[in-house]
Amino acid sequence: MTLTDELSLIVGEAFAAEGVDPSFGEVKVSDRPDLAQFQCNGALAAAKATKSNPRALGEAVAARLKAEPSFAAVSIAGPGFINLTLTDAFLSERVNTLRADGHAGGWRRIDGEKIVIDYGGPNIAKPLHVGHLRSAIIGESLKRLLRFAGDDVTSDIHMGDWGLPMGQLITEVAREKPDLPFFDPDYTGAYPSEPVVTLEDLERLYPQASAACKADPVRAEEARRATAELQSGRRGYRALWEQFLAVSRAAIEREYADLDVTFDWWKGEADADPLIDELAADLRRQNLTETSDGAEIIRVAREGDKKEIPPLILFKSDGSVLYGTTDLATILDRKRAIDPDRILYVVDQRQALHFEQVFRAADRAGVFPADHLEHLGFGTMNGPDGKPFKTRAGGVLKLRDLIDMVETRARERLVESGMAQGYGEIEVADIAHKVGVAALKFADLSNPRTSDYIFDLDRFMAFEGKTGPYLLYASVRVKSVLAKALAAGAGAPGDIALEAPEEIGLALSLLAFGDAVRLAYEKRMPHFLCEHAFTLAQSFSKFYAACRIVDEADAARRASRLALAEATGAQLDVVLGLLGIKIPARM
RNA sequence: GAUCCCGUAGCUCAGUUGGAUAGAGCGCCAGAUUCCGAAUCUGGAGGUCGCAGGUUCGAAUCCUGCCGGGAUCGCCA
Repeated sequence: MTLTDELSLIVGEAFAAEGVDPSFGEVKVSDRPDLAQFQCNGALAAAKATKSNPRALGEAVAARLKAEPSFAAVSIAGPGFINLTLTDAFLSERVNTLRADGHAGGWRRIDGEKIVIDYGGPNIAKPLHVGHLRSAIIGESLKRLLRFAGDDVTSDIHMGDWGLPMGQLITEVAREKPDLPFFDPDYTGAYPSEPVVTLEDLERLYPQASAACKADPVRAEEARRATAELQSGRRGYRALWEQFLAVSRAAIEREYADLDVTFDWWKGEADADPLIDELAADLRRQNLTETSDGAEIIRVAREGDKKEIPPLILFKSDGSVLYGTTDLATILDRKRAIDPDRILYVVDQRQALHFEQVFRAADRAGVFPADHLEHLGFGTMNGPDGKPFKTRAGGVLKLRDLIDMVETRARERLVESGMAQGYGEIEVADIAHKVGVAALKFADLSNPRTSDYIFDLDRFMAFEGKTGPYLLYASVRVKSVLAKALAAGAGAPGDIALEAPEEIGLALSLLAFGDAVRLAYEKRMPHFLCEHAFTLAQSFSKFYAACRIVDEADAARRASRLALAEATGAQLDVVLGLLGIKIPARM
């Protein structure tokens, strides 16, 4: 239960005692910190419902609340706002409890669910680029958040390792190296065990193939045929494809590791392939499929749909499948593997219609209830022109290059500020990496998931204000103070007894963590965590600027402040961890 | 054309079911360090919440229309 939950309960009882539904007692952090710490607007809503006087109801509720020892002040303002301020003793007690809590005061749900979260979605043979950034960053954060909140989460990268691009690659290799045994349909021997293509080959061949198919219908037809043959199990194609997979995966794994993004499952579209025939047979048995323009489809439109929802195409007219079919089969695969309560997809918002089709199809087929499948769409990262991000030359920026850019800038800043003086080269490189990635991740996550945002390198790399580096700095500084206290023999952190307004402000920030976690969890929106992390860091900076800690003369006060600092450091570590941001020991 | 999203301070953006004086960061102006890390802190200026109606005691938020921008709309993923 969060602090506001607890207050809502108390205020709710007061409402109930006045004969009003206790749900009107909902308390939130005050919009007017100059007037109070918390507020309840329920009297206005309740009065509206019962056609009574809000001010009178507020007064009656407030009179009851004044008997509560935890409130230092209860007052009514305006038409009936109930303003609440807690006693310092009550707040102190709550922060002491939070400090002892293993979850830093974070909210947890009572009964966790078993959840599969699908993000990443890299494609074989294509280097990761900026378009892969958001899914990786948001997905990783949500995975950590759900686990923190008590869910049993399995992450699946869901690689794009099937479909037309694979056919295009196969035909391209066939043109370059026609003598390889993979292309001989009569060949029955063993295929080369060493990869016949390198990563560089793949990254060159893929765009080459895709351009050729676009320009030449004959080549496109060739690739379509190869795709269909691969999917129907042609032995040589399958063996070559496996080589693509192995070569690509090693590179992909490295790049995600750079972003501290990891997966429990490295499955892909191809893993669902063996289930497709069975799934299709089952759909036919239920009379859910029909033939349309040579393709086999399942209709998913419903009465009352505001817009037209096209059917999901199970098999194209040439018999091959699209990603809708593999996505459907993947749901079945996951159901069989671990039977999750829910599946989450962290995929570009532009795929919304696709997922609507898949979810409805899954529901119709009895494979999975649609209301337990969630498409967590996100907006695009745009360039300064407001259009999806491109390099100056108009190309796609590789993720690797992006990370290099932020690292380089972080290193420059580190040198400029003189902070890295005396640090070894290895540590400087490590700090630059962590600071750069923190800047990148925080900038991305601090936007609401669903909205687009503009990537502007200058702003992005600014090290002042609401940024990842500011948070790292705050965390590092907290630890520096604690280390200094230890070295100076300042004694251990002890009982927290809040006095200064900055201490109370910091306490209120710490105690708001629970609400932030719950909100982020329920909405699947990490930016609420960013918001919290920033206000917490800010509250600490104010506290730090106003209150002496290590050299505070009064031992009890010193112990209290050390404890506050310690609790802040711990919570900051937890929040940044939930965002997938690593903190250097110093910077 | 249909459906959906967006339009809030000079810039980039928040704003949970309708509530008090619409917030933050950057930028700008003015300050703060004999003292624990100034990548910091304090104060200030800056807004017809795209436009016009409507509902309401009360609207950035809900409804209608319009203007402007974006996304999507069966055999790519």
